[in-house]
Amino acid sequence: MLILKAAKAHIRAENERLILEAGERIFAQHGFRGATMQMIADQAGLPKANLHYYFDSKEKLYRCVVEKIFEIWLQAASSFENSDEPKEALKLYIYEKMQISRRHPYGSKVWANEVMQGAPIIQDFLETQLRSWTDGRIESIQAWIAAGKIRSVEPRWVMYMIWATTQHYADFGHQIETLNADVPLSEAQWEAASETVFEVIWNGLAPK
Amino acid sequence: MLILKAAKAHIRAENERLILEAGERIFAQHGFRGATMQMIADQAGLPKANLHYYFDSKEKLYRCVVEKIFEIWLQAASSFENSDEPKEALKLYIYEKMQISRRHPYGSKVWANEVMQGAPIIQDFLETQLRSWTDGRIESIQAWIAAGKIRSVEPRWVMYMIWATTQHYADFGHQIETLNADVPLSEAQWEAASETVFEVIWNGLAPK
DNA sequence: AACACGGTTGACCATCTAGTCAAGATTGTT
DNA sequence: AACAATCTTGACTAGATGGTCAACCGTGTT
Repeated sequence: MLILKAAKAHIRAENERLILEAGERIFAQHGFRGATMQMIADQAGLPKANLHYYFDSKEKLYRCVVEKIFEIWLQAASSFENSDEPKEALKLYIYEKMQISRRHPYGSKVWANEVMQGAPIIQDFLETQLRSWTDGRIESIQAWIAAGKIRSVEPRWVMYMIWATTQHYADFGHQIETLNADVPLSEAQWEAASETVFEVIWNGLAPK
Repeated sequence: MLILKAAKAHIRAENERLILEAGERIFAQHGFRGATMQMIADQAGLPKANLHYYFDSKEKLYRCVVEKIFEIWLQAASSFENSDEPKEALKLYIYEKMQISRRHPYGSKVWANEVMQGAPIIQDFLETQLRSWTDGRIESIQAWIAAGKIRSVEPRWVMYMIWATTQHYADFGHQIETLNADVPLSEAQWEAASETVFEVIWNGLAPK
């Protein structure tokens, strides 16, 4: 009976969650080809064959992981819209992105890996969703310039600065930790780093 | 006779160069485990067995590639010392790093890959050379702050901003190109991007 | 011309890995 | 209790890959 499928849906949901979480971690640490289904299985605490029961192939699992990450980013992107004032909008967005780097470092790394390899799996995302989202943001920034609320700068380079600086704290987290005497950044350091990133960018953009 | 070794030294030098160059490219595009010796051999135009003649193992080849990249970066780092005035020093350093992102995108990606995976091969570099170099730079910045030449900011976060923004143009070059209508940045765009990165950071740091 | 040494290479091997499969265990329903 | 749909899992396979090796080639020296 088909009712049974629904009855056991929670088992499926829970196991898919476990596998996706493990996949995010392992793909981040080893890259697509460096990751093995066995590593992901061990991380998830399930036998390898079970992974193939829920996800047809390694590639499909990977794609699911990447899509999940992209969702989180798009969501954060809305911070950008929450204010008309550039200072407030930028502050919200930068803090939100720093928070994501802190809370989802693995996701950020998977994305970085994928893009560095030429986006073999999610090129379509870049060309559709990311492109249209970026175009929208660029318009916002243009409007701020036109209104004299920030200096005249090419919006693209500013977007890239924000992405780069915030994601750096996830992607290069290991390097940052090493340079921090092998200790992870404290709560206060995260706060200070976020503040500095925002302050420098804002002062850099504010009209004289 | 040992004289023969010298006589054929140019063959060795040339082939090692070919292999290192091919390795940089392939490791950048596929990560350490994703890259295969066969791919590198094809890229270098040599049979695979030849690679093992010049480099004992895949790991040793990889290490050589990473060390070569680190050398280039350390060299660029000297720009930082070429002036006592922060505006000039920062401008030189940022432009130099942008230039490296443009000229050596593969090297930058290999480094990013390595660090993202927790620096399994070059952790010692991070703990020795990178740490001491960074400490030196932090002192320079502290001195600028003490002299009232820039605002009071935690030097670390500023260093990371510079690294992040400049390396982004190499590591995320594919994304940038996609968002640039699938066309590589032009000469003028590289210049504009470098200028914007410098201007925003400098205005962000300059005393009010 | 003969030699010696470094360089070149195809064939080979042990190991690893994505994916398969069929038998068995669970679970909710009747 | 009997059942059917779903989930679980150890054992297996085909193919890929890092590394080896022994025979061979080229070149400068005597």
